[in-house]
Amino acid sequence: MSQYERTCMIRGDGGRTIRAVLDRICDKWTLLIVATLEEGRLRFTELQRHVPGISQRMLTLTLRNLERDGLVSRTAYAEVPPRVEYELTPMGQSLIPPALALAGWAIENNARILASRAAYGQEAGDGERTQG
Amino acid sequence: MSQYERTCMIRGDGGRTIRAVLDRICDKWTLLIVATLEEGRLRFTELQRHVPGISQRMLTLTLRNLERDGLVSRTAYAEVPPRVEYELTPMGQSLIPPALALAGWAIENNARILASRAAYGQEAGDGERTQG
DNA sequence: CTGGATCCCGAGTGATACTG
DNA sequence: CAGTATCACTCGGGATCCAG
Repeated sequence: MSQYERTCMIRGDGGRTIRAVLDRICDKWTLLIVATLEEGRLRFTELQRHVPGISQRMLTLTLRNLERDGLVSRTAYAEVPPRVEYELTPMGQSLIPPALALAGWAIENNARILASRAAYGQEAGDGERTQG
Repeated sequence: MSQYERTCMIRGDGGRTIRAVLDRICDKWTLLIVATLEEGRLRFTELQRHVPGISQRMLTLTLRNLERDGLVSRTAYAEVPPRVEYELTPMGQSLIPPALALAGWAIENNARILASRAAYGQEAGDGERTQG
């Protein structure tokens, strides 16, 4: 694949493609829920326990969006008390590998980014940023 | 790599790892700018032309963050009129492959997601969602 | 147990005007 | 040309309360 074709995959028609993914996975909880559900089918409360810090409201909203987009399937059992189970669809599972690629990049580069961030603006001297 | 290790890469310490990346790339313009800069070193105005719809303000802000994180290098030439060039650092370039993995996923699944979204809530009948 | 409804706040973003 | 400053607005997301 040429570099031109590669950047086109991202830049595409003005970036609509990449923005489509980002709009879907970039909220605060989606990827965490998907990763959690890869471990297996879980109930609402179980999910809430496995994703520390998520509120009831956000868990509901995120699951609804995932269900709506076909990444997660929801099964409600007509019981008392209610029981609802969530699991990844095949399409949901297919999101894991690219997500892992990102996570791997994060692990490899996070320290360097933090270092760069700490150093930014600290370069005392005559110029604050690179001079050509 | 076992499934447990895989999900741990994402879920990690409560998801801090994956959130670190997302916080960095999930804004509206970062990935588009990175992809555009992969084509080569560009000036401010050139970048603005290559990224349709971005405002001067957001281009500046996004570039500052990328520079601060060490993903983009900025070179200012002491000329009149001013000339400033931006290019990816090696770390910035290393973000392209995982970004492409995501873009590829988007291309492959976007149609299915839109279909699922269109169908959601339209399943007329006795139950609105899956019954167990 | 599984949510829905409501209120509120801050972050991200766009528009616009100004500057060295 | 390459920014900076300010305002206004939207929207994600947390807290809280209510319901089947």
